[in-house]
Amino acid sequence: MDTKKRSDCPISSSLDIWGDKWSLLIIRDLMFAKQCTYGDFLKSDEKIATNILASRLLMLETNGLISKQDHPESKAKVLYKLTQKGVDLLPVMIEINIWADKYFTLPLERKAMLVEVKKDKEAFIRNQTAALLKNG
Amino acid sequence: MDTKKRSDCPISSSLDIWGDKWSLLIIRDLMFAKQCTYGDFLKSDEKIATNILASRLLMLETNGLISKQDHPESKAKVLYKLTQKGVDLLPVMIEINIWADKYFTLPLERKAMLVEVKKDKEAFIRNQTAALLKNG
DNA sequence: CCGCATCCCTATAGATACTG
DNA sequence: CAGTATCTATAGGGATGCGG
Repeated sequence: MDTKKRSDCPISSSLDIWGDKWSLLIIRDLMFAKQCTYGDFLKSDEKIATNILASRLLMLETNGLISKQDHPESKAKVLYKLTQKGVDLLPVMIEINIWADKYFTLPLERKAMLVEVKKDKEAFIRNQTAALLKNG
Repeated sequence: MDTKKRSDCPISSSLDIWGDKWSLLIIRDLMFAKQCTYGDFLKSDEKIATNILASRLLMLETNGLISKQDHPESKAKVLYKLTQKGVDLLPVMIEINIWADKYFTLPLERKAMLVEVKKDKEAFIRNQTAALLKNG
């Protein structure tokens, strides 16, 4: 786990934490599903390797973007959720979607989300943030 | 230069192009300086290695985020600039700054920029975009 | 089962030296 | 000054092991 800071630039400092090809996908999964088990992440389309997943989860937890909780139904399972710090990346995630909408072909469900966003971006962020931080 | 697409997700597709520890720093430099030479990028605080810089510039150019131009004063120099597609990442860059402002200590000049952003985000983006795309 | 840890091997990142 | 060449370190993929 690389932990050194390259400069005082906020972009650089941010990338030091989640600026790789996988971390934002983990955060994306948590933003859409609210909570995921280790196995849930492995099932995502991009097929992350288990050793990479473990190291990224540790990195994100160490830096306070996600937290672990006991699964209410199974002792063997662990639930990962976003912290406030993680949820606060929602605007970044939305802007990436908007950019991608202009230059790629988006899946329909993602298009639908952007329609909501465009109606009232502030409200969308506020509502989603509340939903993601709510217990249970 | 990795060019394969991992999935149809727009976040994933975006990260496939600029989702590494260096590309967004190159784009950051171009957003602040409007145009840079190869040597300018090398001078940045994060001290990118020249082979990495060359491969990222090629990646960004291949994907239409930046373009090369002849330097008006020197045959030996090359100017890199953002294309419209590159400039369109400005909202993403701004949101990263806002996030980082909440969780890191920002340099003063960057704080000053955020003050401007907070006055009127739409206007800031509009003005900056126009300035970055203007010739000369 | 589930959440990892480990191992092995390949691909990519990165540091440094060098060239047209 | 703008890149290559070369070499080494690390990230990453895939299979598998293993404790709770």
